[in-house]
Amino acid sequence: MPELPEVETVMRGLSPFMEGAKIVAVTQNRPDLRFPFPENFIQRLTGCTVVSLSRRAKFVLVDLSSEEVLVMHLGMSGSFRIVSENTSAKRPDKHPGAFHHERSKDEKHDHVVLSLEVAGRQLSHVIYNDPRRFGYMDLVPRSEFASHRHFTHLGIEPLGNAFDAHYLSDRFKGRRTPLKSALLDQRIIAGLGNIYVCEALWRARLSPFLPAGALVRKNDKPKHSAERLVGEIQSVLADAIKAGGSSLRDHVQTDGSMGYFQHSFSVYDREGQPCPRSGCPGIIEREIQSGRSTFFCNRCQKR
DNA sequence: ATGGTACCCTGAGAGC
DNA sequence: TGCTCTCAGGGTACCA
Repeated sequence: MPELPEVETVMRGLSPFMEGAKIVAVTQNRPDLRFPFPENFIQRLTGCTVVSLSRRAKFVLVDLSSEEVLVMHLGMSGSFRIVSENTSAKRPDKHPGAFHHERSKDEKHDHVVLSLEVAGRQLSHVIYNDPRRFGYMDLVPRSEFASHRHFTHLGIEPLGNAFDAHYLSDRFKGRRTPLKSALLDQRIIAGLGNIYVCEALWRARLSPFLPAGALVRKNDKPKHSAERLVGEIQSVLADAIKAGGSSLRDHVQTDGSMGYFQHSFSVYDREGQPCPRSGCPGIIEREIQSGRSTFFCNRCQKR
């Protein structure tokens, strides 16, 4: 599920429940996800206060009072939900005991529960659910953070200041790999995934099959503009974050779902439908590029 | 170096 | 209701 906008949305949804809260208990329901949990995972978390949350690429980062950073990757199917315990009201449990007999489908993939306490009073549980278990968690000392293997090979943030046409054309120069693959390469840009690459390329009217090296800056040649692509990547991510944020209104489901942006897809998962670009007679097609579906308009995306 | 493919794992949806 | 097939937003190991 999660590409950069979803991870950003999840992080923002978790923040109000976690920042400043104390981790009073940790439940870990299996020894591993994609990778084993780090040594003494529970002990190293319990008792810590959460200093702040942030995001790097597709990682949610939780800064802890222990000088360690809880690093969380959601893989394909990871999500969080929050259960707040209302201590004053009694539980409106109409089927007492039902929980013990039937765990919902969802619950069996609850792998980690962080129980958090704010101001010694209100308790909330942040529950990590991940059916496919492609996600993982790690604990990294803050001092080793920059040099840690999770992050050393990561490229720049597409919404950061360093991301511009100069950077992009420089990194793509001479490369014959398809533009689509190059944009998915986390070592160049960190955080883009299949959906937003397809969407950004459509917005920029560029074919996913162009060699990455064909992308040049305006001054060099006007045909395939790096400036335009940079702008469209930034705008599609910003639009998606905006839409994702709106799905968090109730602040209960921090589920990494697509928010409302899925209704705004121009090409992704729209095979066979007409191109939504005004006046374009094209049809959205799907082709496989390095094992993943690419959606594109067969008319308005320049080759 | 670079680019493809298989694979990790479970669930959803289509078609029969 | 069920079976089989394909596919899925991530990343990595391995191969030519």
